[in-house]
Amino acid sequence: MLYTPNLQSPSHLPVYIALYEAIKRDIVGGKLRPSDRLPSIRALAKNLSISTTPVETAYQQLIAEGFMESRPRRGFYITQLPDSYGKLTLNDTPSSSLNFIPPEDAAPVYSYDFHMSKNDFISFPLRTWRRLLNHTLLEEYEELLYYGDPLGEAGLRKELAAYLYRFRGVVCRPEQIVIGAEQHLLMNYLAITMKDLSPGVAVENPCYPLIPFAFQAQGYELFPVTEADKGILISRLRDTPARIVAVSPSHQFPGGRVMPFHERLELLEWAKENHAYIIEDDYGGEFRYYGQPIPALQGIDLSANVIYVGGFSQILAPDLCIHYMVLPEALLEPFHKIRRRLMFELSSSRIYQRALQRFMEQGHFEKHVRRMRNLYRKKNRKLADTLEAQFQGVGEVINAEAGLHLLLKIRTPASEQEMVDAVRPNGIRVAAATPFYSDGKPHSEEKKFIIGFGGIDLEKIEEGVSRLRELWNPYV
Amino acid sequence: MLYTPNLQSPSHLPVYIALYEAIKRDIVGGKLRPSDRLPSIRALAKNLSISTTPVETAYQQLIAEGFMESRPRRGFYITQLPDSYGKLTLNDTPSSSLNFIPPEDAAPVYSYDFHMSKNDFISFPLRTWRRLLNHTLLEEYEELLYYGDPLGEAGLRKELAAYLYRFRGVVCRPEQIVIGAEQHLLMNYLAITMKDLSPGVAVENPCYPLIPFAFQAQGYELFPVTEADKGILISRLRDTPARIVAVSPSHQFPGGRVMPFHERLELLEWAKENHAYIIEDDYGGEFRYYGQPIPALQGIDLSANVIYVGGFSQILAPDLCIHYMVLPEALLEPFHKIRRRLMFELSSSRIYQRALQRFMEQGHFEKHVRRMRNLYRKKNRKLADTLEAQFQGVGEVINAEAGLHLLLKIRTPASEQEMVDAVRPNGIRVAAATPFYSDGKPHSEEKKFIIGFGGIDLEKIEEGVSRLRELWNPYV
DNA sequence: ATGGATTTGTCCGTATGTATG
DNA sequence: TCATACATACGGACAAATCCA
Repeated sequence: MLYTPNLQSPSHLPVYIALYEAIKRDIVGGKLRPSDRLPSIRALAKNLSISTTPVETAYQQLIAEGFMESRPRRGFYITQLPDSYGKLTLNDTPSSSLNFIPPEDAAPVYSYDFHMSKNDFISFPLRTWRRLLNHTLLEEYEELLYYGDPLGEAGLRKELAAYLYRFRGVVCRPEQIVIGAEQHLLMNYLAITMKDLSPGVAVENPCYPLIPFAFQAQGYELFPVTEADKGILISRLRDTPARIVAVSPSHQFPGGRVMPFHERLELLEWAKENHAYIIEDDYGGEFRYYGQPIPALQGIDLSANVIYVGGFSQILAPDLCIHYMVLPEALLEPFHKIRRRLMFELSSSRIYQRALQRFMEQGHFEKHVRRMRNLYRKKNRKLADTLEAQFQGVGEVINAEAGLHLLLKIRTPASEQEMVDAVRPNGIRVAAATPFYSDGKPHSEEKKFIIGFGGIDLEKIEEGVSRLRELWNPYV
Repeated sequence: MLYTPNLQSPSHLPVYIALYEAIKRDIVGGKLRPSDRLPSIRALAKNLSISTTPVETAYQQLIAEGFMESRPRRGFYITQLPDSYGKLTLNDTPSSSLNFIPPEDAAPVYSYDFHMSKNDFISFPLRTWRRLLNHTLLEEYEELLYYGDPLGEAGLRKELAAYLYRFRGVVCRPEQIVIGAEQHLLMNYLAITMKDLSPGVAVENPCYPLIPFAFQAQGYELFPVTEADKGILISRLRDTPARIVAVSPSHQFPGGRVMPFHERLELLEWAKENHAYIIEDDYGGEFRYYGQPIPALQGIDLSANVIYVGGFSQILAPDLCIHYMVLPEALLEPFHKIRRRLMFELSSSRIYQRALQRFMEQGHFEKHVRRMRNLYRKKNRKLADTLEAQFQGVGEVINAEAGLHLLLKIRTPASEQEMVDAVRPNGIRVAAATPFYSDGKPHSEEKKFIIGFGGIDLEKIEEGVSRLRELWNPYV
């Protein structure tokens, strides 16, 4: 018998959206199972007495978000959900001077740009965003032009709390969320707030150094407690006087390692035993492509003190300038004392915040997250497969299961920088990884490269990798 | 055949009203029956040789009154006639002004809000701003969604440099300007940059403590070097080990004192002699209402090291989240070292920055500055005059020549807070000034209040002051 | 097995209410 | 007021896949 989605609401909603929702419900609810075939566009349209267009549009939407796939001229089929529904989105930008590419530098336009922090803005929902922005500007500008809550708009924080729970397993009240324009800004306030709690901060090595450096600038000593691409050694952690540890369990930088669950538990145990604090940078948290989604540290054990840090730069656009941290209850009072004294002021546009709130309320955000994850998953797979094939025997791809870049390991006496420079004139951009290792041995035979796939077209990946392989032929 | 309403009267009536009447007639008369479909807007417009707008307006009118309904993207259909037909027409809608009830959440509305940092957004150039924003969003979003120069958009910095020179006498290259979302953010980076230059910061007392606190949080000691509402004593400055002094010469907070020219020269002399640095917070610099404009310290003597600090919150709107500092040449290298290490990232929306750049390029900004200065001048004069008159003999207005607030001095044994609280229930908001004096003597007979005029309507000032005077009668 | 008919995903031109400039 | 762009819906053309006499 023909499957027919249950379009309950006659509703003012556009038909294709109602359809999309109904089918999604049936997929998530299990009524439609992997590899089930959906009715053909025409059949369903006829059944529902509508034209084919809304059906087609709804199907396309579901395909973009990874719920189903099209087999041309054969039908539409439900996909295997690679991870449980609704558990992943994107995280915060690998922010920083690393990200900005000055105009002169961008001049020799890269034909194959494997920069690690380029995002794919082809799918940026510009029209929706513009509509919401204009609507906000017209309807609420009088109110929103004034100063607002320095912690961020209450409405946005509420949406954010709900989202973080659903997608990242973060458990918090909106009151625990602090919104700010930039990660350093938030981390600086945090460092000031925690000054009496610890003389230093335990950090990963290598790591993305923004958080460590923010704390160092406030006078904290840094204690590296990991070996390259290995897990945290709790014993080594115990040897330091640090009562704060900063980690990025979703996607360790730059290796891409995902902290396994048991290690998370150990870390939380350490924190509880020592009344210590964990700063969880959820960089790459939303972009996990394979395997079970691992919930954020923050939500695993609420009796441990975890500060969860994230933002919208990577998942939506850096232009929003909206980042956030989730404070544990224990830090709320101290933080508010500090922020009042330092006259902490709002730093993210209220109009943007309100538009983003609407964007989330209306479900655009979750759709976008799924769409982007799906897109990046494809790119990630293509890149990993192509690299494996092309560099068989001489190189190795490691930890390509999350984030917007992967690591390519090559044994060669040549220097990383030399090899990076060699391909640049040919329009290929890749980056050396060793500079991020504080004990980096640049003379080791084992060289590592950061290959990003966010900004490059899916179709250009194979070609780009082939060119890279050719150009590196002399070195391997 | 296409239904066409009978527009008999060539008439003086607006087309859309004639149309509305004609269609209504046909509905009431039974020519159009329930669930009949009306011609599409374009079809009817073409048929009548008019534009679509009147047709649409007429349709909307009829929808609002329940005669027909819109089925999005399908057409307009006649509804069942509301049974109350004949009781409701467009024209006997009750006058809204009598029945209008303000929304609940506007509850703690102040009838007379003398808050010091409220701005007047009545003259905010919303249409222009929206146009520029939309234009930027449409034309340049691809470029601007991505990370940009952490120092701020080059184009905006260029415009800003030109503006600062013309309006404030600040002499700088665009490369000396750093743009950020929030003052604390910039001041924190500055404090880190200058850490080796001075063990402490000389500050005014009283002052707006944002900058001092930002430095204190970085471990600097604070040395107050002024007496209430007096000038800086260079001798006292010399007694401190501080090689940095933070001042707000345009409008000393909260007293409103403007630093006279000779004092500026002395201060610059001190800085040169001691290779010291002056942080010039030009808070309120644009709002000087009487006398010769005094140029910013920064431009008076380029051989002294002055960091000029400003922003767009007051002059345009806090929502922009765009602040800036102008670094002296000597600090450029050290600053860039720090910002690279700390991974200083852009924190103000590029789209906003670009829109603001256009706003300045097209001359809107200077017009706006002049318009606002003019408006605030009127308010300032009215407030000062009224206060002088009403509080004759018991109070005194001081330094009402700049900024968005003035100071009212009253001799009374009552506490400032008590008096502030006494008027609040009556819808009047003023603030106590003593909390800003680090050596504040709350028990002195001389009480000071901060009376802002930015957010209150010009017409309500007299009334508000009168109410204030009455309510404070018991205290003076 | 086969060739024509049917089904199917895809693509496109058009219509129409709505938003924006 | 007018013109344009956008979101949504309709219906048909096309070619590949599938089905059937």
